[in-house]
Amino acid sequence: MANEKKINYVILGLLNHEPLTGYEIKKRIDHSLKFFWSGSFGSIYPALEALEADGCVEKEEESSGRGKIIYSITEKGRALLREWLVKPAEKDELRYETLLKLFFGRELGREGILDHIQKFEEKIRNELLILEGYAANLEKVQDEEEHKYYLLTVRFGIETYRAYLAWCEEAKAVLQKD
Amino acid sequence: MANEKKINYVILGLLNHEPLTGYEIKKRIDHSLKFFWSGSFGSIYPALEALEADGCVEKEEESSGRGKIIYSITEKGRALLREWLVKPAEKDELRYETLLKLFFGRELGREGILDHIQKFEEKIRNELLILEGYAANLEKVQDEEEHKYYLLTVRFGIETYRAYLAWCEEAKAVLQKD
DNA sequence: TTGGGCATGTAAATGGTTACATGATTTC
DNA sequence: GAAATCATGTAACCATTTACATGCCCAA
Repeated sequence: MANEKKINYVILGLLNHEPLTGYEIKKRIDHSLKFFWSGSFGSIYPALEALEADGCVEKEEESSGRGKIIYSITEKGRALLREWLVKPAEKDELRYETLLKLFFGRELGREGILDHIQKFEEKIRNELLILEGYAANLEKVQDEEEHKYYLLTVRFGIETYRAYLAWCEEAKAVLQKD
Repeated sequence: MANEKKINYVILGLLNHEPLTGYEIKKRIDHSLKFFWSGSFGSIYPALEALEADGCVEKEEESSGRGKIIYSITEKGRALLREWLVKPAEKDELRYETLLKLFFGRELGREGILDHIQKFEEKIRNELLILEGYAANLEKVQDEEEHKYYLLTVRFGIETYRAYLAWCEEAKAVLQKD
């Protein structure tokens, strides 16, 4: 029921693997999902509250220590997650400011565009290293069924980034031959 | 000056090439920028008004016919565009619901995930054909300096999509061997 | 003559981020 | 004992989309 906020499914999907605090959910998003998704505290905490009111997640307040609030998924939540999972993906969106600047590149000129490509390349190179690290780990530790799927998303990132880097070389070559 | 709405720069960038109506701007976005950017009438028309009030664009109302409003860029607008172009890109964002579902794939299972990959592959295959058509055209007609930059963005799309398709094959193979 | 594309616009809702506030705990 | 990180939360803002309203022009 309810609305279409994707953050709800992100949360349910993560909790379906293990109980987590809001803070930990944010960390999972920033590390494991970073390549293809994002989410802020400002959306996570309210969503957790709404999901709990809906009976899709349960909270358990730690009595000792810092009093962390640990959420876990309920049967109802799992059903909602499944319902969403079977539906076709409705939006695969790429929004690259770098490409926008490149498209209007004539006004900026060759040098400026080469700068943008340079920065883009560096960023991608760094992120590729991280992804390759993830992949190496996941290939080593294949103890959970989940890992197969995690690895597939990481492989997607790796192959995409390698294509980006190949394009960078091509683009630099095109621009440098006057 | 003013705000950071990217739609402003999209409009200025397009108008920097040729005068256009709001409707035509929308078409350019949906065709030429589609792969890496989007924008709706609900953002274009108000932005045009604001840009005009700011003196960044000028409008000319067609007296005959339908009374179209044709916008062109001013020197001030071009300066604003340039100012933005030199700044480093701040956000290159990819948000793929397909990958999100894939990440949580264990709950859906092999068959369901293969369906998602299948649909994704078909969509990419279609869009790749379109991009290859663009590239062929741009390679043939190299009469404007702009074309070099347009072609680079198209090449980016083509190489990315080819990597996606290669990944699809790999993913299907991984999932099909039990 | 009717349906599709051209053309302009607006109001409301959306889904989200940013920035802030607060404080506990761990680590150097 | 200072700094970094853990941890929860909220209010204000944000760019943008969606859905709607309106009407013209052209081709089959």
